[in-house]
This record gives sequence, structure tokens and C-alpha cells, in this order.
Amino acid sequence: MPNFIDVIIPVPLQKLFTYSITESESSFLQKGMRVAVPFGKSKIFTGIVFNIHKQAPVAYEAKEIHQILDNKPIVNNKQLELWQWLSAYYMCTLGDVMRAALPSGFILESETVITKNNAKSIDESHLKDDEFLIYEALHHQSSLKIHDISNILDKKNVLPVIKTLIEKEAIIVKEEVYEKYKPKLVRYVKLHTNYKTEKALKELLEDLGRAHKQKEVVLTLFSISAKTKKPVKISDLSNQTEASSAIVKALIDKGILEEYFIQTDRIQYTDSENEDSKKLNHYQKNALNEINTAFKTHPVCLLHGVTSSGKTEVYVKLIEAVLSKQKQVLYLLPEIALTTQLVSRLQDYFGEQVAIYHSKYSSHERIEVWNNVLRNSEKARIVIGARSSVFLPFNNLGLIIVDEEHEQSFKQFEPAPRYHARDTAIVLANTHQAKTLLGSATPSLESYNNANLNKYGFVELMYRYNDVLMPDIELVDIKDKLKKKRMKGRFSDRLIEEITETLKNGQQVILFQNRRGFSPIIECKTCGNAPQCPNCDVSLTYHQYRNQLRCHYCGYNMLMLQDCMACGSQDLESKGFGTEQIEEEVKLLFPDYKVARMDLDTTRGKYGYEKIITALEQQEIDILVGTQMLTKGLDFRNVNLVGIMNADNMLNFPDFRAHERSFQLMLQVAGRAGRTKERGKVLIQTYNPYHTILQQVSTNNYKAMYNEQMNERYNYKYPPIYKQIKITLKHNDYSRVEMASTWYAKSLRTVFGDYVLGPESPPIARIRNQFHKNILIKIPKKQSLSKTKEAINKINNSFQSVKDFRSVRVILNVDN
DNA sequence: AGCACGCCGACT
DNA sequence: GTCGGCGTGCTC
Repeated sequence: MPNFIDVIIPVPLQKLFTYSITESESSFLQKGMRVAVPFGKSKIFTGIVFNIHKQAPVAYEAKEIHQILDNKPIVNNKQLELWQWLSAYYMCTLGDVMRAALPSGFILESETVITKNNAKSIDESHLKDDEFLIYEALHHQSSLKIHDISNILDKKNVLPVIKTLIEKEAIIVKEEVYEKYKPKLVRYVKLHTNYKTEKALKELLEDLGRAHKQKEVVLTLFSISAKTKKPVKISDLSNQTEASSAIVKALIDKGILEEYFIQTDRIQYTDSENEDSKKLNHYQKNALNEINTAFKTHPVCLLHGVTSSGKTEVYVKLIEAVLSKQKQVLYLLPEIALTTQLVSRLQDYFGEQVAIYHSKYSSHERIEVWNNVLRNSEKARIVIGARSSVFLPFNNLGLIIVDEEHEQSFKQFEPAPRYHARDTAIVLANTHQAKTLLGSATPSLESYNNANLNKYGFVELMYRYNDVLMPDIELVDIKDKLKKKRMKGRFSDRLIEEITETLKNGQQVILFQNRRGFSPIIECKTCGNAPQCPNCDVSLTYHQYRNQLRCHYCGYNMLMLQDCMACGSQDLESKGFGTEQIEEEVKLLFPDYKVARMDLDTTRGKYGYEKIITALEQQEIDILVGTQMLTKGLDFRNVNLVGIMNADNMLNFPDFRAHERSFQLMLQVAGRAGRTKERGKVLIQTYNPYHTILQQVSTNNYKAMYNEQMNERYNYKYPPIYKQIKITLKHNDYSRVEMASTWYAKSLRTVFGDYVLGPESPPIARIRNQFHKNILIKIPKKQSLSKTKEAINKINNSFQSVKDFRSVRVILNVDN
């Protein structure tokens, strides 16, 4: 009886694909192994085995698989369960989930390799120019890839040329699959076994008498191995002898030395001294007990702990308890918080058992972490990671901690799956019967609401460690200051006073500027024209450090203009409020102090972020100007003043969560001030000091914010009162999206009536030359989510079958 | 998503 | 006359 497998292919198709396998393959293969399969006309893709069965497909003949890629499953059943949930809940394909879940090194794709057909001699004069160029190149190189050919011919569409060459039987093409992951091998040397005897050794050293360098290398090898009693790395050897690798190589070639390889992990953790975890204070102990009690009745618990309350120590105790039961722990953090002190703190406690997983890691490093988790290895009992670490192959998870639970960046927006890592983590924990702890100083309305409804357990930790007082928060009315002429640029007299005072005391200052959407733009003073991005409906922003105008949406850039594009006037003015401007102004106001800036531009590169942090810690920086990045998990002893340059631009952001987010952001930044005995100071500059959010921030009144915002959400039917799905349609032809979105919304209204909003053009209607339209579906609590999605899918299918609409891209975003 | 097939404009 | 543009349809 024939055997078959259903396979997930990493393409956005809502289908599994069936391939036929042999009897022996069927006894070897297991769910979760990778197979290389032919897909389409010529390509070979990596698929994950989802099902093994004997039901032959009826409508087509199944192809045979190309190759089995694993000995053991690399994805376990619990993960496949989670993948199915993700694909259903977030309305994307299993292929989308697979792409996001696996480190890219696991997903092999075939490459077309071209070689010369030696079986046939070709009259080169019959070849056209392009054909000749390729044929000629094959004389020098035995094989070429598509990419090489594009380079040789200097064009991108090379397939027709290859086709004619095949017809002329000049070349042969085949598909080759490369394993992308290669274990890292380190080169070691030892003396060749021929010279193991003392006599042979003596002769060797005599022979080398005149080759001083080589003799030195051999002697150094002896001394290193005598000292360390360990294998000797080639790199160490050539470092210590200052001999070039050529000399070592010569010795290897002569057969005097022998090289060999040992496989190592790319990520190595050196410091093996583990610290004991700290003793908890009274409040922390209480919190820990309450969490444990909550876990008895609730799978999820929310920990509302103010900044500096010592949440981390509580986490550490919880982790210790789970580890002692031989279970795994996942510690989720927003991406930007991952490069900070917190990670090293956890490593101090748990040493080698900590593995880190995030986007700055190379694909190879991620595969190593993946394999360690899969094997439940000692090296990855605790994974600290960004949102994608919910995809790791845990098999015995005991606890998930979602720190900074309120962070919006846990939700992925592009590409699909548009999942929320916090919510996914809860589902993941459930499949393992594990517990989830959500921690935040400013919980999301969603989680706080769930705690209020008793869906989650709830624990508060409202006392700062060592009884440090909450910073004193002062609102500065810049409208009033402007009227009274008490502003110097963007700085009010109050802010300048406080900065001066703080610096005088030898303390540091952080200035926060939320740049989002309010970067400096250039405006002509004569005609008011501001240069626009040719691909998007936004003004270009000015970047001083490269003297460029850039678009934040598509990356378009041009050299800074000398004169206005519209009227030619040279009177150009930079408007707006970026970190660069602030930095410039601070430097002028406080020329005797060191000023640094921290934003996307200055933290590029693997260690850019760390460098600035370290400089601040070492007090090489007096004033740090920065964006959101400043808010995450940083603990600076000597910062006593935080200035928020302009609170209004975040409050006025067009998003239903803008107020909630402003509150969270401002309190988080405020938390950076005064973490030691002395009480910190926070100044918030605003045009509207009577804004309720600002009042709530200044009194640190989370509950007031929660109640008021929930009221708003109720009135305007927003989450968490209603569930929400956003549908975005994109096309480069405006009238086409217009028509398509009207049709789409109308169909939705036949099912959901008034719960459909739109279509509406977003504030930035065109990005990368694509026009956007948004439709919003509100889903009341009592309405079935799965039925709703079913209906949407149905409408989506009929939409796709309208010819004119097929080219319109549709993006479904659940819980946006 | 890729990739092939197929039908219309700007070049030798 | 061809080269190459991208609309349309399919992938086990």
C-alpha cells in the first residue's frame, strides 16, 4: 500500500501538500521532521512533515519527496499544535507560521546550478552574445548559479538565455540544496603521531635547526600544551609565536603538525561563578507568596509592580523553583530591553543555563539555541528572548515570564503571522500546563481588565526597593512660558534651571524626545513648500549627520537641498523636533558638559547600544538625549533628572491606544530618575498641562488612568471591551483600492452591520507607492470569534475571485 | 510568494 | 520584425 505525507511548505497558501513516500521512508519519518520536496516547475523547498498516512490524493498524482533532512523531529507536537492555533487565530497560513517560527537556517531552498554539457561540443559561433558570455564563463568556472549569471550579463531576467542554452544542449541545469547551517569547527593542532617518540622528536628539532621560525612554533606548541594540558587552538598558537598562519601551514604540509577540528557552540558564556539570588524584602516575599497562591487557581497572573520595586528578584525566585523541578523557563522581553543589564544579571544568577534568543543573533546562533532547547540541554533551561522565542521547541516548560507586558512591540505587524507574543505565550504555556506571569509597572488595559475580571490572578508590588521615593513629577506649561518669553529654543527656564542644578551636583540628566512622526522637516520660508517623499504621502525628514533628507517609511533618501524645489528660494527652515535638534541645543546651552544621543541612528551596529549605556554608567556622559529606547530596563544610579521635551506629540497621536501608551511611556521614563536614596525629579513640558493623562502621570495614578481609558474604550467600542480585526487593502492604483475596499466593506456589512467601520484612508494614505484603505470590524464579547473569522474568510475568498480585485493586497490583522 | 505562460508597446 | 513589460493562473 502506498504511503504519503502531508507537508507544510513556507509559502502563503492555505493548504498542506501531499507527497508520496516509500515504505522505508514511512517507517523512518516522523511528524516534525524536515523534508526537501519538489514544488512547482523546478524548485525544491523545505517542508515540515505534518501527517503520515496512506490516503492517496484523488485529484492529482502526488510527487515523490526529494530527500529527508533530519534524523529526529526538529519541531515537536506541542509546537505544531501552537502553529495551528496561530494560523487560525491570526488568520494566516501554516506556511506563514513556519517561516516565522523556524530560524532561517532550517529552511533550505534549492538553487539552480548551471554546468557545461561536456557530452556535446558546441560551435561557439552559433551562440548569441549573452549565450557566448555564459558559455565562455563556464570554461573558467565549472559551475554557475543564477545569481552569478545575472552579474555576468548585468541584468536580472536571465532565464530566457538559460533556456535557449539548454535547447542548444550547451549546458545542463540542476537544482542543488545546501544545508545552510554548519556547526562551527575550531582548528586545533597537535604534533604528528610520527614524532611521539623522544628519538623522533629529537631528530625533528635537529632537522628544523635552521628553520628558526618553524622550530619556535613547535617549541611554543609544547609549552602551551604543557601549561594548559588542553588541546591547542591554531589561533592561539599563531598568536603566541607571532608566526604567520603560513608557517603553521607549512608545518602541517610537512606532516610535522597535524590539524584537527572540534565542534563548538558559537555562543559561549565564560563567567562560571554563579551568584546566590538575593534575599527578598518583606514586600517582595509577600508578592512571591501571593503569586504562588494565584497560580494554584489561575494559569496566568499579572504582577503590577512599580519601577524599582524589585520585580526581577521575585522572578528569580520563581525561576529557581521551576528549575529545581527540571523544567524549562521562558523569559520574554521586548527586543530593545534585551541588550541590557537585566540579561547579565540573570546570567550572574543562573550562569550557563541561560540562553538568549533574539533578532540580532545570527541564524547559526539561533539554530544552536533551538537545538539546545529541543534536547532540553542544560545550556538552555532558561531562555531569555524577544517575541519570536515563543516558537522555540520547548518540551517541558514550567513557567513563562512576560516582562514589560504592556509593550506594544510584542505584537508583530509585518509580515504575517501578526501575532501578539504575550497572548501566544499564554496559549503556549497552556499546552505545557505551565504558568504565565505577566509583569509591568504600567499594565496594558487588556491585562489589567483580565485581572479585574478574575481571569488572571493579580498581585501588586507598590513599594520601591530600599524605600526610594517615587520621583517628583512637575508639569511645565510651555504655552505660558512662550507667552512670557521664558523659552530658549525648546527649553523652558524651569528645565534649564533643573538641568543646571543637577549637573552642578555631579549628577546626570536624561532628556526624552518621542520622535515618532515628529522628526524635523524642511520648509521653505518663502513659499511654504516642504519636500515630499516621491513614494509615500509624507514629508521627508532632515538627518543632520549625513546631511540627507530621508523617508521613514520607505527609506528613500536624497542629499539636503540647497534651495527650494518649488520656488528656488534659499531661505529654508528646519521645523520640528527631533533628537538631533535637541542635542544641538543642549550643546549650546551647556557647552561644558558631555552630551550624547541615543536613537535608531546612533545605536546601529551590534554593540552601538551597549557603548552608549556603558558610557553613561561610567559617567562619561552628563546629558543623554534619546527616544523610546531610554525607557527599557536600564538602571542608572546617578541619573537624577529626566526631562520630557514635549508630551503633546505622543498624546495627539492618531491611535486609540495613544493615551494609554503616553501614560506608560512617561511613567517608564520617569522611572529612570532617582533610583538611589535621593528623590529624582521629572519635568514634563507640555502645551496642555490640564490634560487628564498628564495629571494622572504626575500623580502616578494608574487606576484613574485605567478607569477613564476603559470608559473611552467602552464608548468608542475599542479593545479590550470589543475585539477588533483590521483589514488593510493596498494597491498602487488609487481608484482600484477605493472600489475594492468599498466592495469589501459592503460585503462585511451584510454580515456584521454597524460593527464594520470604513473604508477609510489612513493618515498616511500612500506608502511605497501603494495606496492604503482600512476597514475595521468590531466584535462584541458575546459574538463567536471563530464564526466571525469564518465569515471574514468567506468574504475574503469571494473577494479574491473578482478579477479586478485580485491584484489588491489584503492584510488581515487580528487584535491590532 | 515564485514562476511560467501569454499577449501588447518601443527598439534594431 | 524581436525584446521585454506584467496580467493570470498554478503549485501536491
